[in-house]
Amino acid sequence: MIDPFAADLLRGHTDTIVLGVLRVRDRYGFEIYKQIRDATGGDHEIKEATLYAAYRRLVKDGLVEAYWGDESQGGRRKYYRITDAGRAVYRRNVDAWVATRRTIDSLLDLKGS
Amino acid sequence: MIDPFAADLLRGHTDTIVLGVLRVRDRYGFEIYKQIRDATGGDHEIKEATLYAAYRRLVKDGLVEAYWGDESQGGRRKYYRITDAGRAVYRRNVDAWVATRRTIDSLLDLKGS
DNA sequence: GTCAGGTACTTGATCAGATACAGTAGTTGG
DNA sequence: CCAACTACTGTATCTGATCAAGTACCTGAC
Repeated sequence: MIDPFAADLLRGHTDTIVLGVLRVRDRYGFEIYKQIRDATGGDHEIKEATLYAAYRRLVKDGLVEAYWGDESQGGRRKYYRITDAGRAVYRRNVDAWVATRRTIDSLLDLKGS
Repeated sequence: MIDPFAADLLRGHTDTIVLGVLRVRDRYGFEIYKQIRDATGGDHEIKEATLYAAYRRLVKDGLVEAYWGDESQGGRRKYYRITDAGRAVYRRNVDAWVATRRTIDSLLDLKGS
């Protein structure tokens, strides 16, 4: 962790990040968790509980569909599939992120004006 | 407002943004509010209540000092001055923001891996 | 063969930042 | 005079993130 503020800095982006992962292909919950953890080199872990809450929210909103894998042996895995609505929201949120990034950049650079 | 997610997208950056404004010179509360509102062209307003809560937090943490202006006439204005501790935290938070920006960029670009 | 540690999912309680809402008070412009 | 704006404050509420704990299964080391 770079610093303890990381949680709130990522706040609001969780759903979009999950949609971004699912955009490529279906994945099960823990797999998404590991991928995010590994992709950031441990700098910005998103906690399991946070992600599972996000999955529920995304399913409830119809942005993602859930189904149980058919692992005949081994532990159960719940897979998630992004919907068309989810893809639309993803694109919208990426645009919002780009705008937010620009806004914060400019606010942190405020000269006396 | 670009979209209703903006609030959570800025979340966690409020304190840093305020410190960034005060880094240049002392300002009173409402002035900071107006400057942020205007600087973003209305895209990302930070609500008054949010900012005044941030001022209290910053003062409590010793990152900012408050003092009443001496407007002999006209409404009262409470000014804020950044402390050395505040400047240090500001630099630290800007670094954190740069790291977070990179993290989110990479997470939103995750290819199947 | 058992025990630690990893995989995998879930739930309930709690925290903190952001906001809604309401209020106080002085100022300015038509 | 009165609406709109400046300027600050307090309280209650919402929500996403986290903590803490638990269930259950599997694998590898000893």
